[in-house]
Amino acid sequence: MTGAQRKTLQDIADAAGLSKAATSYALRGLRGSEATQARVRALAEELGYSADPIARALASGRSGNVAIVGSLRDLWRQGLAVMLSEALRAQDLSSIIADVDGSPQREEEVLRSLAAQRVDGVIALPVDPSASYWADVPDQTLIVSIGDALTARPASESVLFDNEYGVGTALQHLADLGHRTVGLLAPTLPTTPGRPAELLAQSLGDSMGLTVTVSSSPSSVHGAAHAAAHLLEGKDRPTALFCLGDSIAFGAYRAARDLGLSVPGDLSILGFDDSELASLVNPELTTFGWDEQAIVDAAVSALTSPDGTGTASGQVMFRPVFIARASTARPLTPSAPTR
Amino acid sequence: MTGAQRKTLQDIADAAGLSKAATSYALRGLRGSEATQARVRALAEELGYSADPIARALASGRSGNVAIVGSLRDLWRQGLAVMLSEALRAQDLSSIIADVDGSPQREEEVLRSLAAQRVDGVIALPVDPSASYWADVPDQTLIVSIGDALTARPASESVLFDNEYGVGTALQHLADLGHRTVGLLAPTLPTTPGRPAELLAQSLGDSMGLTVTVSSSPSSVHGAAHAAAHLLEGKDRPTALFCLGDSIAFGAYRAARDLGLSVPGDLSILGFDDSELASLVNPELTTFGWDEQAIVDAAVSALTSPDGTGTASGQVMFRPVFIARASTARPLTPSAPTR
DNA sequence: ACCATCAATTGAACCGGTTCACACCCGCCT
DNA sequence: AGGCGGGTGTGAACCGGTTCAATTGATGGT
Repeated sequence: MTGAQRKTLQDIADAAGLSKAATSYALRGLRGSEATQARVRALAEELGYSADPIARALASGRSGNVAIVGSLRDLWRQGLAVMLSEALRAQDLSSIIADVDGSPQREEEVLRSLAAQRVDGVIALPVDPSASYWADVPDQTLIVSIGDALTARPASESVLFDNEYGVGTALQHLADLGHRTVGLLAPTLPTTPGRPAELLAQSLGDSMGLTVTVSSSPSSVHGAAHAAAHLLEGKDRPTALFCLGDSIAFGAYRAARDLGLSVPGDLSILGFDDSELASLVNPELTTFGWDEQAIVDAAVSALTSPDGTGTASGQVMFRPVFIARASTARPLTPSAPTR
Repeated sequence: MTGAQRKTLQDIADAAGLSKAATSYALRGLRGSEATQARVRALAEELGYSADPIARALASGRSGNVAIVGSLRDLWRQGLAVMLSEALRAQDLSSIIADVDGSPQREEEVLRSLAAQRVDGVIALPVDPSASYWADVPDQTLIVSIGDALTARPASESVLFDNEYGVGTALQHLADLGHRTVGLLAPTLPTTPGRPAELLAQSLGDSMGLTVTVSSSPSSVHGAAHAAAHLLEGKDRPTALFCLGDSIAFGAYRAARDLGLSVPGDLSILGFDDSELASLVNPELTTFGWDEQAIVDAAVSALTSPDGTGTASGQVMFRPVFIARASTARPLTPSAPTR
């Protein structure tokens, strides 16, 4: 593609015998007669004109970048980030991806640096949704958070996960199978106060006659293997492990194998997120799936059509669907460890 | 962050008692006395000024976006994309991620649409490196390709994979173990003419007394399972499978399990890329690892410091390192299938 | 025939930087 | 003393759009 200067608005205006202003309006269909608009559009098409996004950004005050910020450690979120970025591209938006590696400090730092950058919006998978620094972004920057409905920042545009349903269903499933003590491995979120998901699990468990031991785990597979091993080596070894994330579940598989426990005979394992590998491990992982594309679309449309007709009140909730596979079963010995 | 208008260059100029021009030069250290520069910088710092990237972009002609284009289907490349985007962020660049889903048509289409967007550069993981459409991007847009050294576009800034070494080492490893017939599962690349990696594998195999059967596979785990099953069900079943990508290897595990073949007893499996899961599957996958961070850094620096002192001549080569784990072994029955 | 109304169109300012070409001052060389 | 050169600083143009306020012209009601 040599030479061939980029066409400017002025070129189109000249060709159409109109002023720059009229041309600009016509192209965007904001003013001018139908006939003029059509003519100008045709002309632009013919001359291969497309507005310079930068100039447009400067004049209109919106940059066309959105930041994807938050905890992007595990494979699931990584995939989500890529999907988000692609969906944004479809809207002619570019993205700035910033993994904060599970640290609220880094999250704050990134958010602060985003004020200097000029982003139109932020899609957050927050490490600490309750932190005050979320208020630090400039007023006109829209924030869409994606995350657990239990911990979400209340008055914000958000895409929520119905984890209450997920946790309830999971525990019910395990209770139905005859488990009595289950371990819950949740990803490390250093500061979230109250840890509602865990509290919920415990109270739900109680009502089903389940003893739920909560433990936190890094979401890397190896870290999770450690955390799981730790949980399994303690006294009162749980007969089932509910892992809030497939990566953690894979770590649990590893720990079980290392300890000579068979899955699901000695230990039932329940995952979350239905990663591509879930149906490949042996035994196939019972887990919860999401419609990731729908989640991504919801987040992007919340960003682009703020509070519009599409979304009811700025909040959409997604419910995970239970996918029964082969990693859960009746415990062989309901009360005591096998060996 | 209410009110508090963004500071403009004019504000700093006023505060410093200088003209806009002088201030601009001073801030970037291009002109003016040391003293003035220091004074202006201090002032900017104090007033919390940072240049508006958009205005800068318009004036300077560089947008600060780079596109990450290519085949981003598998987990490894997805991870790479996220890492690239983060590395770009560190240079104050934003990214546009476009997966072309293995299709050269989409690749061409994306590239064409990038001409309208205004990107400073493209980081490509090309589906078809030999296609002519790579020449279609505007002259001043720098392209950095990441990919197989065998198929790379010659005269381009690129980050290469020494797959010749990888393939050689892999085949040697299998030959040493006593395998005679090995299957090679390569990701589907519809149009790459010649398919050099496969040809290379066959000629290398020949020289080691190996019969190498090449077959292509989608890089999704499930697609790979099918492709592998197909290969294993034919006559002259190979005793080893070399999978060009861990995802494909996982598919092969699945196929082996479905066919009742034990790994590595009945079938040795060799992966590529050392994904996080490689050491988690059972048996642990023997594979090749990369220094992903180094690759990412090389790509980004090739983009930001074009042909500069850092890179020799615009080409950097990375060599995969062999990671022996447990998925390869001597074949139980060197010549005939077990059952 | 006359004025109000409204749509189409326009010139100019503006967004916030970068960069060009020129003015200026001071010191140094011949 | 006159001239030249290098380092500082400046006004203005420019990047390529958007948007405001004002102008023009046609329509319509009385």
